[in-house]
Order: sequence, then structure tokens, then C-alpha cells
Amino acid sequence: MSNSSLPSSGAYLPGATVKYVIETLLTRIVTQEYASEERLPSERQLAQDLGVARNTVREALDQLEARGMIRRRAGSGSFVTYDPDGEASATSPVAADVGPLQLQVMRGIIEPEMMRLAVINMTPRQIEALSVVLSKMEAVQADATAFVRLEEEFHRLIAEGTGNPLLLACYNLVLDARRQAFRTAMYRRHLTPARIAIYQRGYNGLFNAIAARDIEEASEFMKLSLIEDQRILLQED
Amino acid sequence: MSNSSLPSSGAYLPGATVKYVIETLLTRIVTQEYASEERLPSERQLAQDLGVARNTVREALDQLEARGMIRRRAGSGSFVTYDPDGEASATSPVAADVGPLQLQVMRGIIEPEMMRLAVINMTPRQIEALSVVLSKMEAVQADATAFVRLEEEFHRLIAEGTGNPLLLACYNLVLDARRQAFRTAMYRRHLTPARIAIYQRGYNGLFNAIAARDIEEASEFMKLSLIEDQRILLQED
DNA sequence: CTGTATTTTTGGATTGAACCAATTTCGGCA
DNA sequence: TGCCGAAATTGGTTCAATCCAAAAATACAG
Repeated sequence: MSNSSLPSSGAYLPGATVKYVIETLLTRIVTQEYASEERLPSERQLAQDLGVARNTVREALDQLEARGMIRRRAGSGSFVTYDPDGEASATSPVAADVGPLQLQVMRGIIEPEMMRLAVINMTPRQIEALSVVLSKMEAVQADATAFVRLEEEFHRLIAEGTGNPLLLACYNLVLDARRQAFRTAMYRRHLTPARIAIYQRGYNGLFNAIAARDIEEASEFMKLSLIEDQRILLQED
Repeated sequence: MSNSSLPSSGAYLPGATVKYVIETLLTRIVTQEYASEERLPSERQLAQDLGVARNTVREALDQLEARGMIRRRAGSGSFVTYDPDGEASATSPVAADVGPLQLQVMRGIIEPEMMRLAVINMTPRQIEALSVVLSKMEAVQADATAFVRLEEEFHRLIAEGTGNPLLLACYNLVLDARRQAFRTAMYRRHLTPARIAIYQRGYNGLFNAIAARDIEEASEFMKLSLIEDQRILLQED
């Protein structure tokens, strides 16, 4: 069946299809569009809805299952196991022992250089992925949990953009610790809508700087983001 | 054996096909039928030989890669990374994908600050532990493998000395990658006795600077050590 | 109304066939 | 000999179609 015609909306998208599915589902989970313990649509249904093959959906679900976000039962369905309020989600053991100040110290070491490397090395496709996350962030500003989760993804994409797997691995530890820290902070209601708006402005500026390949500007915005986190995590106000 | 293509009918074995492939390849690896660093047959070849689809072979290779038994490079092939003689080093999976340059970049980011924090925060007891490792290093200068391992311990103690568990966790990843890189370097016999002597002098100076709480001096020696590693790891031949 | 048998749905596994992108190989030209 | 570009090789990704087995939904007999 040598069929090279791409039927309408792409029947063979280049590279990032699985990632797209993961992102989509992850967003729906953290925004509780698919609530905890709820059943998600069947694989066949998701495939059709998202316009991809079931294989691709499966691959995405495999990874979500590995991350402990869902659980699957043959013949029954896939269910959300991620609990945004619950403290049980899979953080690496080390994350629990990290104090907010230690976290900020480490971020201060790694983030400035990471930002520089990312601005230099990010591909157009990666920048595009960044903008997708950014717009999702704008859509969920009312939900602090979802916002922080997307924020984390934003940072992770930057780390990926450096093209340095070692840096990415290290930064994943940093993000684990940050998630842990923010859980406490949010519990104390320090992440208000007003603050989220401030964050959003910062990330918009950061993205523009990246897209313009402006190293100094990007580095500056990164520092601001770091300082803003510091306000919340170290409760200096 | 299927001469041409396995046509209709029988070609669908229930259940344990992937497991069978994994078992087969695992056996061939540990028996050194596929020796360490050796390239295994292409996925298409394996699929044909084992009478399964390439997808199935891929799934099996995915898992072997996750277990750190093999490493894959697009366009090049899959290579055995498992070394039956090698130390039980439990290298994290990420370490295999880190190039020497990427390693040095990451070290350049983290080590200078780490050194400063360590000089400030190390307890006398930790400094004592450092001196113990240092003297062990002098005793094993003839054995490059042992020397590198102690060197690693020396670095780890410094990371511990910062008192920052997050930094330590990140630096452990760095050390994993460094160990991997040095394995290759030693295989190429770049770590000569003369070089080891140079290292030893560097570490002695570094220790004295730490003991004297001289931040700038320590930072300087740290840089020298980094540059020396660079000579070995980035050497082209 | 109940309990069982049948059908349908759902995840799981495998095949086969593209197409893409990074590498390597190789042939030919200077 | 040395270099460069085309061609072949190789892993990476996605799609489509089956078949299987566990669960759930439904139909039906009692």
C-alpha cells in the first residue's frame, strides 16, 4: 500500500508525536480534567481523538504508567493514580532531605549557565515546544498546582535544550526537590493568583528572549524567576 | 527457518516473544558471544535471524538499554556496554550517553562553586577524611584503576563537605559519568604514571588549600584538576 | 429477579511497512 | 593520495492491522 499522500492533517508527523500525547494527557491529569481515580478514555478512543495511531497512545501511556501517573487493567481501562493533593507522588528519595535554601543555592549554580547553553543550542522545534507549554500555563493560571507542574515542564525543556544529558539528569534532581519544596509552600498559601501572574509575565519575557537568542536578556529573566521563587520558598515577605 | 518472508498463518506466537529475545541476547552477552564494546547485529538482521519482527527486537533492545547492557547510536549500531570483568559499578543509565565534552562542561559549572561551599562548610572531621583518602592515593599511584577510584572518593568527599544533599546527589551523577569516561580513557592508555604523578601533586595542593580555608587557592587547584582531566578525556587520537 | 452464557469492550502483544535522521561506506575526481 | 559527495546502512518513530486475554455489559433462560 504505497500511499505517500498525507491525508489532510498529517498522517505522519515528523518527530514529537509521543511527546505531544504525553504532554496533552499530563495536562489533562494535573488540571483534573481527568480526576484522580477516574477512568480515561480507551486507547482506541484517545487515538482517534488525538489523531494518532493506537501504538503511539500506548507508548505515551507506557511512560505515564512508568511515572506512576496512571494504572492499567486489561479489559477494564486506564485509571488516574496521580493525586495532586496527596504527598505520595514519586519524588526521588533525596528530594525530601533538601531544604529550600540548599535548593536555591543549587539553582543559583546551575541555572545561569544552563540558560546560556540552552539559548545557544535549542532547536526551533524545542523552542516551539516551549511556546506550547507557555500557552498552557496561561490557560491554567487559576490552578496553582497545574501551573507549577507546567512551570516545571518549562524548566525541563530548557534543560533539554542544552543538549547535555548530564546537565538534564542533574536538573531533574533539582526539579524534584523544587516540587517537594513547593508542595509545602502551596500548602501555606504563598502561591497566590497575583504571584502567578507575576510568574507568567516573567516566563513570557524569558521565552521572548530565548526565541530572540538573547543570552543576556534570557539570563536576566532566569535570575528574576529564581528570585521570585526565593520569595515564596524562603518566605521573605 | 523462514527462507523468504514468514507468510500468512502461523506467524503469531502468543505471549512471550519479547522475553525470548531478551533472554537470547542476554545469554549471548554474558557468554561474551557478543563481547564488551562489540557491535551486535543490526536490528533488521536480528529480527530475521530470530524469526521475529523488528519491532519486537526493538522492544527487547529498549529493555536491555534500560538495564545498561547495551548502548545504541543512530546510524551506527548497538554496542555491548556490559563488562563481565568490570567493577560492579552500577553506573546510572544516563552516564553512558554523556560525551567527554558534555561532562567537562557540567563540571565547569558545578565544581568551582562546589569548591567554595566546601571550603567554607567542611568540618575538621571531613577534612581529616580527605587527608586519609589522599594518603591512600599516594600508595596506589602504580594502579591507575585504583587511583581513579580514590580520586572519585576525594571529589565525593568535597561534595559532601558542602553540606548540600542536592548538590551531592547531582555531583554523584557527574562522578558516574566521569567514571564511564575514564574507563574509555584508560582503555586507550591515556592515564600514564607520569600523568598520575601530576594529578597527585594537584590534589596535595588542593588539600592544603582546603585545610587552610583558602577559597581562592582551592578554587585555583580545582580548575587545574579539571583542565588536567580535560587533557586526558578530550585528547584526540 | 437471578444467575449464567454470550457478546462487546478494553488493554496487551506482535507483525509488517513505511519514512526519517544520523553514520558509515565507497566511488570518483583532483 | 586526499577529499568530497552520493549511496547504503542503521537506529528512531509512526502508522495500520491482527490476534489474544481479561473484564464488563448484555441477553437470555429459569
